[in-house]
Amino acid sequence: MSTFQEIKTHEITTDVVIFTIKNNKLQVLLVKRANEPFKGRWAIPGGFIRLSENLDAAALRILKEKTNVDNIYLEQLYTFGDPLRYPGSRVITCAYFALIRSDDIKLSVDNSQGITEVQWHEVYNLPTLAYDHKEIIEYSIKRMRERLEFCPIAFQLLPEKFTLTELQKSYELILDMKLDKRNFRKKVLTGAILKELNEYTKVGSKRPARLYSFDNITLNSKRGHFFS
Amino acid sequence: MSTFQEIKTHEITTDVVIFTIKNNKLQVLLVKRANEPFKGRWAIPGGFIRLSENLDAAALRILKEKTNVDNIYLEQLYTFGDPLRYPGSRVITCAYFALIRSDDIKLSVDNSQGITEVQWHEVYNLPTLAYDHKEIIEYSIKRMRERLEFCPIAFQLLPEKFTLTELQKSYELILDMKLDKRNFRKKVLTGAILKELNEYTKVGSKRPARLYSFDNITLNSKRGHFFS
DNA sequence: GCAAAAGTGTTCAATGTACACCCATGC
DNA sequence: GCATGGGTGTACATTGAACACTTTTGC
Repeated sequence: MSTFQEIKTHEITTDVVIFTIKNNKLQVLLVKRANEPFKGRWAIPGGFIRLSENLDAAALRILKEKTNVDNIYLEQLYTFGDPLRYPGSRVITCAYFALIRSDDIKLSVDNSQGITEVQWHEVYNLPTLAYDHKEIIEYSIKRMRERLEFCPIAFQLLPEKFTLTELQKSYELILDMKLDKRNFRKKVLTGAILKELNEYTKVGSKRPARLYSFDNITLNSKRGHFFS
Repeated sequence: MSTFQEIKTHEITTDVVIFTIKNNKLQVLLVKRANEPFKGRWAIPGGFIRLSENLDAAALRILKEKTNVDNIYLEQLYTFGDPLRYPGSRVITCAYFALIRSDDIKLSVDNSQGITEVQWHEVYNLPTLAYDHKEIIEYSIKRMRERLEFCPIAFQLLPEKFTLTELQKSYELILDMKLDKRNFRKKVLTGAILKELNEYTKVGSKRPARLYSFDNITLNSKRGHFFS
């Protein structure tokens, strides 16, 4: 083991900032650390990259371990490698961010090395975080906002069928600002990525709203443009 | 050493795609490998990240070793980590790209482990490259073009004082397309990043052109906007 | 005086922004 | 019938794109 200590240079991990919309808030998944350093602090879920998996696969695995979700939007964010970011050793982390739908997710703490809790936290009201994870989350919010200007990733936060008001709300939560209803609808409808359904919300106590879904065919043909 | 082989998981390097404009072409710096794998092939300059340096510093060091230049535009590009990208071991690379001025650069081969040559190559006419370096260069061209739409990074390729025609030419080389002279000038001049000098080119055999420089004060105040 | 590059404005189309009222439903 | 959120269109400003001629210099 001392041989290892002497020879090793770095460790490399992946941390995944997982966003969802829940209770009408933009939330991020955090895990509570069981051990030092930062025992008891909340952190972004992460883990070591296995020899046989590429970086995307490692991020997906971590996502799946915590949420049991796949088929989501996942994007490499940035690699953080300050020598002092990780007390006691040199750990470089390749950070990802993911957007998932909040319906039918059960968080799992099992199988988790050194984690006592897994929980959603409001993005705009975070606890003190371990390591440089605050910086990583801030950077991922910034990136998510940039993406939103050009591509419809907010869909990834919504259930399969959604109203335009719900879609607008998700944009507003991410951008943290109010948008104009008519301009918003004009923009997303001219984008030709929405499929208008002949279904309506089965009412609360007001006028039913038309449901839309994500047009996968159009989306895939535009993927090079939107997601590359 | 066998202990090392058994325990180690990954190695992490930085590769730096260094662009310049030289002979009226967009060029990229490549090194020729002396050893297997890919002996004799051209590759992007790179190297292992030292324990005490952060990622930007490692990229800067590699840049300086090859070109003896600092004070340049340098941006983290993407981290490439396919398990098969590096024959025989698992090497993850955090790629950067840099833009440098081509004047007063002498390339250095000395101090170079495993390198027999260092040379500029035309971006649009590259030799076969080692590893996944072709992919990395393509990705960096794409990123550089994206940046160019919003911020004036092409300055970084030019000498301190330059004409608008030279600036336009650098945009055209990066974007690989012709631009309209009047529209181009309108755009860069309204940007308020150029300082108009009372100096002119000391003529070849035509009308002298006004020189401009990069307005560092304005630039720094806009850095958050342009470069963050 | 002519070749060669520098310099200069206007028109049009498209896009983004501001803004207010009627509609369908549940109670 | 009224409260609640759903749905709709127009006018204006800003931005990007197309486009051609005059000016200054060296020879």
